[in-house]
Amino acid sequence: MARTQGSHSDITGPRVREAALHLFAQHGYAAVSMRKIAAEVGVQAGALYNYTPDKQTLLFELMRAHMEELLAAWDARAPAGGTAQAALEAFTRFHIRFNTSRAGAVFVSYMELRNLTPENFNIIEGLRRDYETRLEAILRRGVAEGRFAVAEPRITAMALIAMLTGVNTWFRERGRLSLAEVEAVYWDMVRRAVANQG
Amino acid sequence: MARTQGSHSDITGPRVREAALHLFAQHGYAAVSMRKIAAEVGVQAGALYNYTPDKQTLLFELMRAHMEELLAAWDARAPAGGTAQAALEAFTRFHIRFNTSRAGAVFVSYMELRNLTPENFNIIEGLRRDYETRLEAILRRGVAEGRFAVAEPRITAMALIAMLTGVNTWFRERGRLSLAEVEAVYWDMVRRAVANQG
DNA sequence: CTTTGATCTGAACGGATGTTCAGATAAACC
DNA sequence: GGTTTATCTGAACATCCGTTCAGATCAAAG
Repeated sequence: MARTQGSHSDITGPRVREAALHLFAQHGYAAVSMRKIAAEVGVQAGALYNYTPDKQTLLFELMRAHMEELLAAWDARAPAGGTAQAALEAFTRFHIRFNTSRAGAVFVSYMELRNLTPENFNIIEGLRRDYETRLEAILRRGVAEGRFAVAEPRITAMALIAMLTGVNTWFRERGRLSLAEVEAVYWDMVRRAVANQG
Repeated sequence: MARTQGSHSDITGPRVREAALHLFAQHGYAAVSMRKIAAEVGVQAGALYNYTPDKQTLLFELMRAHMEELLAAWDARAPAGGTAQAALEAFTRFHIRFNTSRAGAVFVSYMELRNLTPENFNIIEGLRRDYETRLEAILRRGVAEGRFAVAEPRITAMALIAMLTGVNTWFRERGRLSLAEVEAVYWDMVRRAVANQG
């Protein structure tokens, strides 16, 4: 046998990435073989190499795509004018909503950093820093406006992102709290954590 | 060759666990072979099986030991009397100090959960819940005392722990901030995030 | 309908994997 | 000093790994 019925790169390509993301998130990069990814797609292992030069690049491209979509989505949604307080609320709600909607990619992008080559690691790490810097800028603006009391904007940005990303470890659709309620709980904490009068 | 000079289980046993923890933290459980652990200890792979029945148990025992030491250390340090506010400050500072002093074990205990068998996973997850419950109890006490405004103590506990554990991703000894300064920054955020008047 | 190019199979490569075990040697004990 | 026991080696087992590639087959173009 060889080329199979209905085979088309526009279909198989995305399915390879979906299968890889799903399996990497569930079992980890090192524990997932190319043969397992291929099996999930319904193809032989060799066929995957029409879509990626190697396993490492497959992982890296998944992470890069996720980080770039994260940045692009925030840049598209970030309020143009308004107070730093309003921007911080927007960021908080955006981060929770975006990350819970892509739990697999978020998980992989954090857990599999050590499985990247040094070059690839640096690229992903740079994108992560870009994202943190977006929040840091909001905090600095709030301090300048006299509304926030934040002695260490960089560290506070990382702390808040860690807190918000933690939602992914317990949140489940159809749980006790809706996403809107979760957003409210976390925004309440974020707001108070950086507020001037406490 | 066979038994080597100076060989003794009291020495080799701890070295096996140290090497495994170190390598698991650096490269991940699945990416570390028994032969690599053995090489780090300076022994052949077969010798490891004098110290663990299998690789899975080696991972599990590292995680269990870490979680039990964490709980024991907090229970030994937790203030007996005093306000909830004082207990929360003690918890905050304890968590940062303990976790930064054992970054490898913390990392492994979080990252390698998916590589545990279901039974082992449930045990570690139970210990994690125990720890979260310690913080949750402090928050509930603060609410009862009228000092904290926390609508969701369980979720807030998880959020605060996620934020505090995040210190490990960036903190380095001999960095710009001392551990005491880091503690102060985080305690400032925690205090305000749960405070009544904000 | 024929040709061309994209897509996939199936087999193969060398090497790494976790685990077992008989046998060898050093340490501990009498 | 002799015996016992703990500790380790070295080889072996079947299985899996990422990757390559010639050849087969289907889809698309003319």
